[in-house]
Amino acid sequence: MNRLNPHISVDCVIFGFDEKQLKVLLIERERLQDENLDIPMEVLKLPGSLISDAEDLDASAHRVLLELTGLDKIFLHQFSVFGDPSRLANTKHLAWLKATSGLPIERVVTVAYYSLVKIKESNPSETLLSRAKWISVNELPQLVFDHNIIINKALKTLRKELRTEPIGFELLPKKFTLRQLQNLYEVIMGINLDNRNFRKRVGKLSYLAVLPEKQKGVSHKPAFLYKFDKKAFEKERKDVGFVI
Amino acid sequence: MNRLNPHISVDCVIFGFDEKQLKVLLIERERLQDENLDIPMEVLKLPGSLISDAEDLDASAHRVLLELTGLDKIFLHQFSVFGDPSRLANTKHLAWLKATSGLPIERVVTVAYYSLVKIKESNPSETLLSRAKWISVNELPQLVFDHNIIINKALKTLRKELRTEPIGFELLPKKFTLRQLQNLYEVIMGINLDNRNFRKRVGKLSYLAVLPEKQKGVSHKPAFLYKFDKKAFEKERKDVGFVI
DNA sequence: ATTACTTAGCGTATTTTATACGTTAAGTTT
DNA sequence: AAACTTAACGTATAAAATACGCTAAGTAAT
Repeated sequence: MNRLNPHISVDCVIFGFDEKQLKVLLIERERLQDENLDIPMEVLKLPGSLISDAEDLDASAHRVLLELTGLDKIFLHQFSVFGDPSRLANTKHLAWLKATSGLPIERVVTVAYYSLVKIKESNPSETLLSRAKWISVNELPQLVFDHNIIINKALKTLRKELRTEPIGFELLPKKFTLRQLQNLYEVIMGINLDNRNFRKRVGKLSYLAVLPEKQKGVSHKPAFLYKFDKKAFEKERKDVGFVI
Repeated sequence: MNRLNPHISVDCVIFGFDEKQLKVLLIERERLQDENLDIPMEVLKLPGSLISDAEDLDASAHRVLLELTGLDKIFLHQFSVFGDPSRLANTKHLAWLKATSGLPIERVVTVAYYSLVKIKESNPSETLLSRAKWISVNELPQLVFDHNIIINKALKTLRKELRTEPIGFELLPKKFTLRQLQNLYEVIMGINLDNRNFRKRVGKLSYLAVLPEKQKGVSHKPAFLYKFDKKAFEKERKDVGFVI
């Protein structure tokens, strides 16, 4: 009843932000028992899995994420499906996929999710951590199958969503400084923001709440810490006109 | 080699705008030969199809659309995947699906597309037209399976996209008046726009070109016709800041 | 031909929001 | 106490959005 469905998979693009760079969590492929495949072990892939028969897609993605990051209730958005019949055409990688799954793989349509995690607060299990790596989106090597394409689309989606949704907070610690928030936007969007105007702007947001606490352990004037007030955001959200 | 893949389907939410209302193109289910199913014939569904084995997802959706509307190069966006294991749980509808496809259906994950067509310029084939109906999104009956849910999500997506992408034009005739454009936004977004400010706003858009032609056959002052200049749009598109 | 009616189309004044840039304050390190 | 670094506030200007008044150009009715 809990068989794997060999036709449909989920893949997760897990983004993290380490104050300087936007990163993606990738894993090394598993080593097989009778390893005689002609693929270097360093080949990286997105965390993903075939879905199981009775499992909802979102549930599959959450499962993959829980296994990999130890995080439970996490930001996770389905953003695209990849179903090109030749997406698994690479014969070496395909041989490996067949070997690991033990299933007669023909065509796999994969549902892609992207996820935003607070790197420092995530807590991957030991075993997986050893095979998982945070790689900067600017330094991605060639990955298995169409995983580079999937990440590119995830990035595009993230940038687009970041314009209209308050999701940047998902990548920062619960308590953060305005400078961290600004850096995040600058890095992900690839722009420069005037610090003074940025503060004025976010200062007006009802859902960005100052805490009675300051940054600690920095060798300069410590900044106040802020948090994202989700409830305030949901109240305030009003649809204002449109843009052609 | 061109077998149907019984695990994956595409469904298309085809939007049209008739100057007053936003509509969706739905079709009556096919009548079967040995018809003894306990389902009224009036039950409507989204145009869709199982994909065939060697076919890309986008290609499948285009195929469905071509068959139904006679339109070839058309606006078509993948917007979501629906894979709840119980989405086909309605036993009557499922029996009918099994009968029409002749396949042992177990679980079908469907990839949903939305499409924008110019109602008056579309040209459905005769046979299909007899089974196809434009239904206002405000007057949708209960459809098969989870098709109401799919349409709701398509609508949400359309409204969101309409804020940032110049896609409204896809729903209007090639030549349209500013009033038509305004009505379109008012109806789809459910808002009222000040006619004078609307004109000022769109008047600044480089990609909205006046034609040396006026409306004909109206019993009042005829308005100038406009067209959407796609090339101008692509040139002008510049990324302007962001919104948290 | 005049009047009524309807929608097109232009304009101006005001408020709100975004941009550009100067300056002081509060910490740490030497 | 001086040098250094980042936080934090402010003001002047430009651009964009909003609110609202009015005239123009056509058709239809009298």
